[in-house]
Order: sequence, then C-alpha cells, then structure tokens
Amino acid sequence: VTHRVTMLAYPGAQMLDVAGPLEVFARTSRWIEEHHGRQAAYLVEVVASEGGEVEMSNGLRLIASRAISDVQRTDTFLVAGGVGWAEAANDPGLLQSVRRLAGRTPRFGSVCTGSLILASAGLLAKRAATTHWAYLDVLSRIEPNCHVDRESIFVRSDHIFTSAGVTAGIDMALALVEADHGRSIALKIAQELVMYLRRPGNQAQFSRHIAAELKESPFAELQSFVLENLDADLRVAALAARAGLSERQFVRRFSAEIGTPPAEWVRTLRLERARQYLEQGTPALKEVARRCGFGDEQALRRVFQRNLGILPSDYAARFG
DNA sequence: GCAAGGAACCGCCAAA
DNA sequence: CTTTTGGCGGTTCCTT
Repeated sequence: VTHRVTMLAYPGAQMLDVAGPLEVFARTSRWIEEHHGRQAAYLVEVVASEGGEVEMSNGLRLIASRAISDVQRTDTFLVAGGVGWAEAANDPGLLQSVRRLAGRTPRFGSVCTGSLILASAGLLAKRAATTHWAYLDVLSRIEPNCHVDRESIFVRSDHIFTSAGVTAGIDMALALVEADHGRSIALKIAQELVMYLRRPGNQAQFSRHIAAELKESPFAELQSFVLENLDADLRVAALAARAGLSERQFVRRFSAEIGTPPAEWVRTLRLERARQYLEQGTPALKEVARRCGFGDEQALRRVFQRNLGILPSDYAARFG
C-alpha cells in the first residue's frame, strides 16, 4: 500500500523544512523494501504554490512535480516553513488550495513557520499547535482561537501535526512513521538518521523516540520525569529519593542499567535540549538556561564549551 | 581565571 | 557460601 506524502513549497520556503521530513519518509520506504521486500511505503512529492518552479530561501530553484491546485488527493499533506511564509499566507488563492487539500486529507501538518500558513487558512482554530520560537505570538495573533503550545517540539491535535523547527520537523515525521508502521521501525530510522547526521553525544534531540526507548528501562518512570522536568532539582539525592533507593544503590543500579551515571545522563539531556532550543531560533540564552535546568548562563556556557567546544551564542549563530 | 566549598562517583567493606 | 545493600571516604569534577 503506497502512502502519498505531499509537501507544499512556495517562494522563500525553507529547503531544510522540505528535505528533513521527506528524508525520513524516504528512508523508511527504503528500509521497508530492503527488510520486508514490500513495495515502497511512501511516495513523496513536492508541490508548488503555483506553477511548477519556486525559488527557495537558499536561492535554489526547485522544480515541483505540480501545483497544489492540481492535487486531487494525498494521504499526508505538509506545509514547509520559511521566510516566504508571510507572502504565502496573504495569497487567497493559495490559502484556498491549502484548505481544499487539507479538507480531503486524512492528516496534515506543518514544519516551523508553515503553521502560520495553516493558521491563516483557518485550519488551526480550536487546535493545539506550535511553530518556530520567534513566531509563537504571531501564531496567536493570526488565530486567537489556537491553543499555542510554547514548550513542545511538536504538537499533535487529532489529525493535525505542527512542529517547531527543522529538527522538530524530522521528529514529527518520525512520529507519523511510527503511527503508520510502528515504533520499532521509527526507532530504527531515527537511529539511522542520527548516525547520518553525525550528531555526537546522544540522540536526545529526537526526544519523543528517546522517550519510547525508555519504556524498556526499569527507570522508565524516573527518566520520563527527568525528560519532562529538566528545570527541576535533578541532583542525585533527589533522583534517588524519587526512585525509592538509597543514593549508593541508585547510582549503582542506574549506571549499570543505563550505561552512564545519573548526573552525567541528566547533564547530557539538558545540553541536548538546549541545543534544540538554540537550533529552533534563540530565545534569550538566560531563558534557554532556565528551561533546561542550568542554573544560569555561565553554567550553560561551560557545558557547551566543554562538550561541544563552542559557545552557545556561536552555536545559535551557526545552527539556529 | 582563581580559591574554596559542594556534588558526584566509585572502590571498599561490613552487615543483611 | 553467594548476592544485595548502604555507609564511608578519597578523588575528581563542578559551582560559586
């Protein structure tokens, strides 16, 4: 059974928003063909706001398979983000097409500022959604009835998926794959991507999938708590108490099970979360530090410097 | 970038 | 006799 994924591009759309999720679907397809001998699971296509050719935000001229107005049906419809979102959101014809296609698609969503286009089309009323950091307020302005989630990397509201940034778009695509083909395949693809992207350290940027992996661990509950409360007191004594073990025993068991001692594990997750925030556009470093549980900016800076050899501000400038 | 105090980690050991 | 537990203290790393 072929599942069609349609990605909308428009002038000034962000190429990575298109490429990231499509990469996930493409890899999943290939993996399933190789391991199950089945026909490709996903057929991906990029459609243009109009005509067949759009200039992306990086200057690349992308030739789309067709215009969105020509698409009769698809199974998953995604809208990319990018600097051109505002023009796209002011194009009544395009919004009409977006509404029409979303209306006849089992599920649809957006990456980054693509949410603003969905909102402009009136598709996010009474929905939970998110978008790029810097545009959360714009989102509530466009659609006052949208429940804007300011914390999440990506948000699902029934059949509508919105995500915060490029890496979040990948994360969201993985969630769609998980819904279609199950957790184990989604995890495999996530791992493959992590290797492909050569992200050192760990895979925590795919937060949801790490969370899935945690289900296997005897410390699952504790780990989910940590994942969801990175700004809480997560010193060893506190964690041990939460786990109902003596400190000594906790450190011993945790290290044996997880492979890293608790404090280090927490620090790694905090760093990874901070990277996510910086990659999705930078709120004040102070705010990043607070949300991730680093006491202050200095602590954040030290951990970055030591683990990545780069300052947070430089990291944001380079990847954000 | 430094000193001083604190937290984390882990080997060791005795008790359960 | 083996395994698990948890206190102790030294070293290292981190925070202030």
